[in-house]
Amino acid sequence: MKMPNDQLSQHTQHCDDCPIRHRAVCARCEADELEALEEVKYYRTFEAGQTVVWSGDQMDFVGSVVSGIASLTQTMEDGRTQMVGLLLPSDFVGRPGRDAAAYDVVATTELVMCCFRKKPFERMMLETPHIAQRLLEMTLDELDAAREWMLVLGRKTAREKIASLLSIIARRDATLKLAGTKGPLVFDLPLTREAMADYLGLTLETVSRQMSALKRDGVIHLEGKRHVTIPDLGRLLEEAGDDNDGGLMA
Amino acid sequence: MKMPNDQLSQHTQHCDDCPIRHRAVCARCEADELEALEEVKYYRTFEAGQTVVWSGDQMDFVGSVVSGIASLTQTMEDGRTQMVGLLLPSDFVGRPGRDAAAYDVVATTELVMCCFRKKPFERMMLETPHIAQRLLEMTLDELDAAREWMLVLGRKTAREKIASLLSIIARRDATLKLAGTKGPLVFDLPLTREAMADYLGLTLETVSRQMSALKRDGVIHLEGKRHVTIPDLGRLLEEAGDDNDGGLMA
DNA sequence: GTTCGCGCTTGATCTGGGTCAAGGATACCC
DNA sequence: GGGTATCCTTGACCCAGATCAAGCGCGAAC
Repeated sequence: MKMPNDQLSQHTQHCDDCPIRHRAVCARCEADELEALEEVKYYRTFEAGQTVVWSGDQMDFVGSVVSGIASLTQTMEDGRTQMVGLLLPSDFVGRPGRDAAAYDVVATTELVMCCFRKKPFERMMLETPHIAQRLLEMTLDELDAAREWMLVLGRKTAREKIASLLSIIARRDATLKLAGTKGPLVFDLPLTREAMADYLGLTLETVSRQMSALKRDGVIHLEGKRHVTIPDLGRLLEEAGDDNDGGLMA
Repeated sequence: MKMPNDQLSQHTQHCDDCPIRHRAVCARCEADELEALEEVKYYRTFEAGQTVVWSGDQMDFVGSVVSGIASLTQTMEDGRTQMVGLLLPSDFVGRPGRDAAAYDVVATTELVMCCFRKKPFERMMLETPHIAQRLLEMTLDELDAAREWMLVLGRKTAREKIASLLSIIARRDATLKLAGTKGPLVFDLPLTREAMADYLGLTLETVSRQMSALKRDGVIHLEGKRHVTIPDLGRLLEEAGDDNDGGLMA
């Protein structure tokens, strides 16, 4: 558990250039509002495996994922852990109006975050309806995603759980790349088998077995342990048990 | 599935008198803002078992639970169902900016709701930061509760799940009654064994068995099937696997 | 009263996924 | 090259909770 590499970025890039600008909290902001945000903004980078904050710790910023993936995790005293959110680029981290983090936030891959100092951000939220409104919208989306995931955790079989996770990653990945929706989807799994298990309420052995089974049945192709090809997204969605939409994202 | 008894209430009571006024969406509203809400407000009552809206149906209002309990439920094509939220008095129903309901909303007990016509409510939200801010706060609370529940669904044993549910109901019930925190908690379960199972990702048989086990072990007392006494909340929380806080509410 | 129906309990048995344990495949470092 | 650490796979066995099935308790309708 090393903690270097977490210094403020020097080349304070401007919001306008930000790749996730139009999907993040500031999506609706006017030029002058962006300018104000600029004042309290800074970038931080984390390497894979680094912890951004521990549950219960003071958190003096909020922010958005710019690139990479972070996960929110809850742990019981006896060590059982459950991932409760997967934060992809443009997702928001932190809760205005609360000082302590409610979950462990961990960089699952190399991670770049755009942070805002919490106090001034909270003040801005009261004065800038655009921010509060956008944040409400994003929070409602996350709530839907969390509820979708409750169905996965409560009622789906191991195979369906894996298929659900793969389809979420595949789809989010596809929209990020703005790739044409046609043709096989290809991506690298950003999660270890253990992280997948933590997200799905399974053990890593079961994840491994079901991945092998989906591969054997031709639902996915695997090259190495992480490189995945989905020849037929419809088939995968069927396996996930929700023929239609495949779910939102946390 | 009968649908009567769902007419607009005649005695349009004023918000000031509303028992949940200070905890609901309008908690922060000034007198003039309340007055404006008054214009688009109406009450609806539902009897136990009635469906408020079906998933996918048009929903032309948003609102708050005034009394009784409603549940949000998701169903898979093959009939597996998962309750994804339990709405208690003051909780908000509906999503501004979306027309179709995302879940089945069902009155679990007799239910009174304070509804606002959606279109004007959405307009007010843009003009009245107090409403958007309060709604954001409530949505963040619900998101926390949903994530808390993901841990329950993903990692807890049947016994822990039951204990978790009972402690949530007990605590929410206690705060509603403003009862002193000391002494045994007493309440009537507002859910059938089947509804409990749907919330916990279990079968009703398992729920029944674990209720019997908790009774046998003196963690709870049962009088009839629904009347519950918690002699020692600390003990119950221990059984739930979270010694400290027992969780938030959806 | 009797009968019906619904919500619940309890027992017997089955099974999906957990647990324990033994390797295999890469990648990195010396 | 060999050593070793990390991540993953696969097998053998077990158990918590699902499934199948029978019956109880109690209120409502007659």
